[in-house]
Amino acid sequence: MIRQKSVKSVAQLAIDNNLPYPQPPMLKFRNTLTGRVEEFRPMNEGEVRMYYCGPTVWNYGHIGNFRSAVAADIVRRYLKFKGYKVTHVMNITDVEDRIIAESQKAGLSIDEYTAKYIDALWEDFDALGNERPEIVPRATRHIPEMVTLIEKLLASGHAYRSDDSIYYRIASFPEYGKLSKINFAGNIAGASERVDTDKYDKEDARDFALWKDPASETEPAWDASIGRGRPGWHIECSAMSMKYLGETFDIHAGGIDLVFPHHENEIAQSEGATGKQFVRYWIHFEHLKVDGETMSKSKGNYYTFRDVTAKGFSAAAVRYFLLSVPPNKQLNFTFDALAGAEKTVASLRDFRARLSEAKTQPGNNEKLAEAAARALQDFEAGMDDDFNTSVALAAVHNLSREVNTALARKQVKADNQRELLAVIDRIDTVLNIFGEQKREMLDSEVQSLIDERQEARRRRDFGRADEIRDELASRGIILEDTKDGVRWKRK
RNA sequence: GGCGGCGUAGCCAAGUGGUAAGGCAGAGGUCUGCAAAACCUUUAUUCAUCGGUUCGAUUCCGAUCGCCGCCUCCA
Repeated sequence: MIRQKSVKSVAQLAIDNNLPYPQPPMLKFRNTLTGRVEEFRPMNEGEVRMYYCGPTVWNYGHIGNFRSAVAADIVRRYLKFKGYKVTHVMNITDVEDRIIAESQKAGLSIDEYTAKYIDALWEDFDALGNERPEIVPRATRHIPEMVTLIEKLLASGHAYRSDDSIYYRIASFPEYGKLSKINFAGNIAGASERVDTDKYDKEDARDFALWKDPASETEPAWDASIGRGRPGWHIECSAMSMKYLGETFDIHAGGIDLVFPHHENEIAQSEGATGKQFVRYWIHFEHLKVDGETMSKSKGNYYTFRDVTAKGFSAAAVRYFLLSVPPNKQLNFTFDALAGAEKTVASLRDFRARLSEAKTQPGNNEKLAEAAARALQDFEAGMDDDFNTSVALAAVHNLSREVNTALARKQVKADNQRELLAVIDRIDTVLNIFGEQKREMLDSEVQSLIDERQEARRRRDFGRADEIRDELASRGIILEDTKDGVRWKRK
């Protein structure tokens, strides 16, 4: 009990001090729009509509992309944990400058070019244990919705034509900048040299493209009432999010780099067109660094998810590592830390397996019943506090230690076993790190070797016993001798 | 140049105005035929540096150094 310094949950404090139990524990998180940590109250009771700015499928996703994707998955899973019905929309940007350039270079249509990376995206998504969002709209399949939105903006004076392209008139939207809180007066001086203001014929350098005139005959373009062209990046998210979630919805999430200009522009477009608040809560995920530095190809520290698993790390370890720090904190990726995550995940899974396999006697050990309840409370208190996954994981580790001790002392009763597994599985609906709980059968040859080894041990023929243990180890089967007999597991 | 975030043990890190969660690695131990696993003990008088406020600061303020992000359709 010396280690009993775990962070007490609000609920536990209430119980300890005989205060009314706070009903129910309320989820709070930082809303970029207000800059404050706020209690989350969805528009419709019991229901959350959220949008996450998904990937641009011009290449394989890197570990930074997937940190965001895992963070979004944690958010959606935790909302479900809290009892909300979640409608989660994640767009796929499949038309954009790089895609056009790369597909033309390869002599492929946009669809042909992006198909490979969309398939890869889902493979990586599944490997990382992310749930698939309810709706995954593709930009190229929503051109008419974008055109309609642009028509509205043109009609209301929020957009204008110039050189066959259409731009958003930022001067028409006085609230522009309310999300990013950018001070336009102050930053022009130093940054202006980086902006090529002469490149386009815009009323204001800040105005951005809604609809682009194709540069050449061969460039992919769509015929529309507003002219032949292709959509700007920002308009797709406004059009698709409002189509599936309504003109005002609860949560919009994405990487922190999207705050400006992407999300700022989405607000301008959407609120300009509807006159209503677009999004009530904005959540932004911080970036991943590698070895303390920006991840970039030129620094040689750029890794796709596939690069990492190709080095022998499991997807589960990557997921654990990516979610081990609250999503609004920068996280430093190192292979040492990933190796640590690998071991941590293995030991947590082993813990659950041992608990599940334990042969228990009927009854209920009160201390363990309390430990189970406390773990769940601490987990929830951590997650409620701006998705503090570090605190939530500490609750899991504390439980693991306590229960491991009890298992070794045979203090886990049948009721405890059932309840503890239920708690772990409930927590894992959010974390999804414990993995599949299937127990495979050993083939008969391996089983007979294990039997032979037990017989050898009884004869105290340890030479033969160790020989068999080494042989099985070379086949990837690890043996553990316990008081209840031999336990085996995959390497 | 403007704006924002961060610097906590070998590594990844949480956190708070009252004396440092958790994981990995390391050391010692229990258990074991030996292992493995698990558990126990141990590992930051200290939270980049220097000042200030305070009874008290890692936590607030200021300065300095370093890192990261945005200000260019990059998660």
